[in-house]
Amino acid sequence: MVTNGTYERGDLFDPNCGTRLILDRIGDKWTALAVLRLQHGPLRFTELRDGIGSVAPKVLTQTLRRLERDGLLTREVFAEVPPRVVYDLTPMGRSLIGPLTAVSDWAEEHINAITTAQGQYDAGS
Amino acid sequence: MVTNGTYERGDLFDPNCGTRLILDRIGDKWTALAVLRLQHGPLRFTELRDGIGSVAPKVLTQTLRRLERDGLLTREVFAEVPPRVVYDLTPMGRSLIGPLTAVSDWAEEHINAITTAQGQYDAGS
DNA sequence: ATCAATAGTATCCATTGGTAACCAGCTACT
DNA sequence: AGTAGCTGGTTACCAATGGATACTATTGAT
Repeated sequence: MVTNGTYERGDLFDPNCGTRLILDRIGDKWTALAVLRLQHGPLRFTELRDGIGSVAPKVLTQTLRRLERDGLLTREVFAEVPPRVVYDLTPMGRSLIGPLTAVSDWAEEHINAITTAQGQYDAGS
Repeated sequence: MVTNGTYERGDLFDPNCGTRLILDRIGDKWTALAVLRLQHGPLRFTELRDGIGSVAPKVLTQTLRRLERDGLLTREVFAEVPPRVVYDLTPMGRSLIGPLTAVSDWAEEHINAITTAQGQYDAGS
C-alpha cells in the first residue's frame, strides 16, 4: 500500500493483484510440477501421472483442468481405443518455465542449507 | 526419471528432491508474500500483518516460524512493554527474492491474458 | 481500577488434498 | 460367451490444512 491510499503494480496488499492470484494458482501442490514436466514436449495423462511422485488421478485432473482454463496448456482428445489424451503447454505456459526454473534452481542450490537450519532449530528448542 | 532407473538433479519424480520440498514450502499461501514484503528491510509483526491482505495472526505466526526454522529469516524479541518483535531476512532468505520476483513479474505480465482465458473457457462450457 | 498496545493463542469451522473404489468404451484372449 | 485389461477419468468419503473470531499476557498510562 502506498501512503496516499492508492495501489500500484506489485502491491502485495491487494488480494487481487496478479502476484497473489498467480501464487495462489501455481502455489498449489502439483501445478508447478506439471508445468515443469511438460517443458520438453507434450505428454499423455498417464505419462504425467507416472512422471510425478504419486498424484491421485482426481487431483491431477483438477490441476490440468485449471491449467487449461488459465490458457497455460491444451488438452487434445483422440477418439481412439483405448482413448488417448495429450496435454501440451501453450506459448504462455511455456513462458512460465523460466521463472519456475529460477525457483527450482534456487531450491536445488539451498536445500542442504535449509535442511541443516531445520536440524539446528529443532535441536535448540 | 531417467530410463536407466537412476535419479538426477531436478528429478521431479522424487518427492524428496529439493524442488519439491521448496515448492511445498514456499507454495503455501503466505510464505512468498512474507519474503517479498521483507525485501526492503526488517518489519514488526503488526507491520507484516497489516501489509499483507488479511492474514489471520495464527497463520502469519505459523508462516514466520517455518521461515525461521528454514533459516530464511531471523526473529528478534525486544523485552519491552509493549513487546516488540522484529523479523528480518537472512542472506539466504534474501537470495530467494530474485527467483520470487521472476515469478511475480511473470504474474503481473500475464494476469490479464489469464483472466481472459478463464472467461473464454467458462463461456465455452 | 481500568484501558490501551503488541504479539501472539485457543477454539472452532470451511476448504482443499488424498484414498480407494468404480465406470465407459472397446479389444483381445480363452 | 465370458472375462480381463487398457486409458482416462469420476464418485464418495476422510484427513489435513487454512481461516475467522475471540481471548490472553504484560505493564505503563489515566
